[in-house]
Amino acid sequence: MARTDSLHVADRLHSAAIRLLRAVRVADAETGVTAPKLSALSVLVFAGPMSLTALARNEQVTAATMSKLVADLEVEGLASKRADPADKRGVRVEATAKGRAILDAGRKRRLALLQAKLSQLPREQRALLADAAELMLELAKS
Amino acid sequence: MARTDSLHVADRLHSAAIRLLRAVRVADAETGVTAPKLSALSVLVFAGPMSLTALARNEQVTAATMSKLVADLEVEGLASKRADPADKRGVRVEATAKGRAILDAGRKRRLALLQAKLSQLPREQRALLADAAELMLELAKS
DNA sequence: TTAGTTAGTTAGTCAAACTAATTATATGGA
DNA sequence: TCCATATAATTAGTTTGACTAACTAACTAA
Repeated sequence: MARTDSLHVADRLHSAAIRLLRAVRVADAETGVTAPKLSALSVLVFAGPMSLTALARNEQVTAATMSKLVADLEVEGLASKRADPADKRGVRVEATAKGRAILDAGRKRRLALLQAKLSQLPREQRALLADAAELMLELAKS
Repeated sequence: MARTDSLHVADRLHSAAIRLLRAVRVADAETGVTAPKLSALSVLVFAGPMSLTALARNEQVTAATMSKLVADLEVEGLASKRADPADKRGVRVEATAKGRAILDAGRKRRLALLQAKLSQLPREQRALLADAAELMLELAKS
């Protein structure tokens, strides 16, 4: 199985993604905000307010799943919803000031483990991972 | 934020891992074997029989979690357990022939989405992802 | 020998995902 | 215009995979 064989690469990437997430999951307990919620919040902060459906599509989950995630974020005061004036069925979800603040702290705490390891790598390897991450994000699109 | 800044790279890798796994998750339903089980099975096939504790460590989950995963695999006929002759507390978990067969079919089906996209990339980019995957697996090790 | 450790299991809880069903609103065609 | 269909969001119920805590059994060392 050649190193660049598609199935092999797919397999290793798959394993790598699973293990990487497991490795950083230990930071979840401290933050009080779980990975899926932080990820959704991150989209709201960086891409701006959007409908629940758009957010669900962006995060690649069903509307039902996102509805619950957003409800939780709302209870925690990290996001808010308001009626879409142009479509009474719709809501606009946006991050609150608290949400923005928590995002940064949360991200940092969550990623500290990863970052600590990354910072020990030579710059070229970090650059390689940065390029790979962008490629992976492309691959994950639809 | 420089492209090779550790926090930035950590953030993008984190997002990439989340979205990549969500993207391939749609294949779960077809295979009948979920990602964590397939991942554990994969370890058993490629690294050989091992104790439950060793498997849990390898997969970075608690022994309790692995105990349940292995129990499920056993019910599905994909793995088997037998007493460790040298330590009556221990068990040796190993993949069955059916497990090996399922692994390959399952992996292929699960990874088909990824692989289809990967095969369209130029070889250099696949090589980059292959290198990145190995780095990520290293990073994930405690 | 007995105290402490290790291997594994079981019970109970939780988050996050899904599907199916429900409600409300929009919209396009006869 | 009005009805059928489509879309937005929610709710209910289920499943999976993760955890901790508590337990039994077996090993090990002081």
